[in-house]
Amino acid sequence: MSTRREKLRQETHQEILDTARQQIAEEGAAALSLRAIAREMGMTAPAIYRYFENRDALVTALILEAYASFGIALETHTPQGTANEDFIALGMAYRAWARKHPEQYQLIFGTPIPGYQAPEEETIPAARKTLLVLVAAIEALRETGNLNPQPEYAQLPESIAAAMEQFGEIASSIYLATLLWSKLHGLVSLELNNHLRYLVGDSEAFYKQELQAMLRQLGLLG
Amino acid sequence: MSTRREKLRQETHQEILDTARQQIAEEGAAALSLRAIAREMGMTAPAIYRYFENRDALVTALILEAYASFGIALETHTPQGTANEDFIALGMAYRAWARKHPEQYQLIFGTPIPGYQAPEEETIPAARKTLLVLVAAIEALRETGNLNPQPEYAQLPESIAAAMEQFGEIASSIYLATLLWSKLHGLVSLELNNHLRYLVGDSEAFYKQELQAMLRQLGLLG
DNA sequence: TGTACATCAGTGAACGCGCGTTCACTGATGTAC
DNA sequence: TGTACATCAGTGAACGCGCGTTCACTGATGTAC
Repeated sequence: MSTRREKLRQETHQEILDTARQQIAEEGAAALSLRAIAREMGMTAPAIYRYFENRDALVTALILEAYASFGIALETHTPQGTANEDFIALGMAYRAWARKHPEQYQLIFGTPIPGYQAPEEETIPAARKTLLVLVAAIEALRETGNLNPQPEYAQLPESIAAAMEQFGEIASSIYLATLLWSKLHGLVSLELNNHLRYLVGDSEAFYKQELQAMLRQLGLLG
Repeated sequence: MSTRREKLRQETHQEILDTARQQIAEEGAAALSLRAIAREMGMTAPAIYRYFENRDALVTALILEAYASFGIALETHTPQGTANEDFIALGMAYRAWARKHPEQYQLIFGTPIPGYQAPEEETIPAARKTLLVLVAAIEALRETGNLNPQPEYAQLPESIAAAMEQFGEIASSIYLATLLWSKLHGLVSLELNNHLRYLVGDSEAFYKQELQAMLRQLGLLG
């Protein structure tokens, strides 16, 4: 068991990812470069090929890492209060992570890297796992009786209902979570791209306001 | 009056923009290259400098053109029915344009080009002008009495109310238009990045459903 | 209508740059006996 | 504990590539008289 070499290898692997993440944060996802990473690490570029098959594999690893980091942030920063309080906290955690890691957010929600095509078989499960945190928040509202059984999602169009069947019992929560997701993403994405600032002035107050409205729309305000 | 030379110049100017747009559509915004444009046009790269100061100036022109094209699409494809019908049509036009020109949509709503920084003094008025189409739709709902005077936007947080003052009488409509915008953008952006397909199956039905819900939320369903 | 001059769109060569990737190699780390 | 061999992280040189931008130029278009 070559623990020493393996440990170093593990560390270098992580250092490559960390350096790449830092570089993305500074220069944008589209500027990612193996040579620049190696330079920053005091290595030569070919050494990276000991750790990643090619540039695209590294990008994929970064995307998966971003999903994981995002998911953990959403779970962790949601304090255990009432379901309503947790809902608001979750929404705020969503925005906070996106603002702290705008380039990683863009990495997940855009395809800004020339020539790169995400491998869906890896990327979709990661996305779904992140969505589950939102689903859990909806389920929590439901369990505390704070979820308004609105007719809108009780009688969906045929084509959507069919697709939702795969999710079984939690289909309705998945549906609401998707709505919630699109709402949060819309607000956050506009804010990150500076489209809100000149309209509403205080983006945070605007966002909070809309979180409350969403909660009111979903059920009861706590 | 050198009409002949000027006409050719005008045509070439437009051809550069057209070729750039086409290239963005094929390879993504981040892959934009002056040399590739010139190659496609059967020119040499330095010739482009007769028309644009540098690459960034060309990108800015493309962004402004995208805003204009988007705005025109929203205005034009909104038939003159009832205010409610027009509202739905506007929403559908929004999605249709984004799906037809995903890279241009990304150009407006992301910053995927390495090293490029948008000049806000040109870009913000263009964005605002596009928003005005949404504002007009809200105003139309208001005029036909189909706008629900909800307390939510009657009593806004101080910080937001202050920022909205600059818009005078239509402040309330701007506010609602911003909400509408974030809703449409959230749905469309998720769809363009393939986040919806595996969740709701039929993105179009989902979108329509949500347009109706938004309309219901804003006022009366026609 | 014809000639001399001015304008200016586009050329071709060159600059310095950084990129992803390959390859044969070195030398430290780890393994077997 | 010591020696012979295997593994494998990292090097350095090289590949072919495309990029934005500059510069002195050519030659067609336009202008003045």
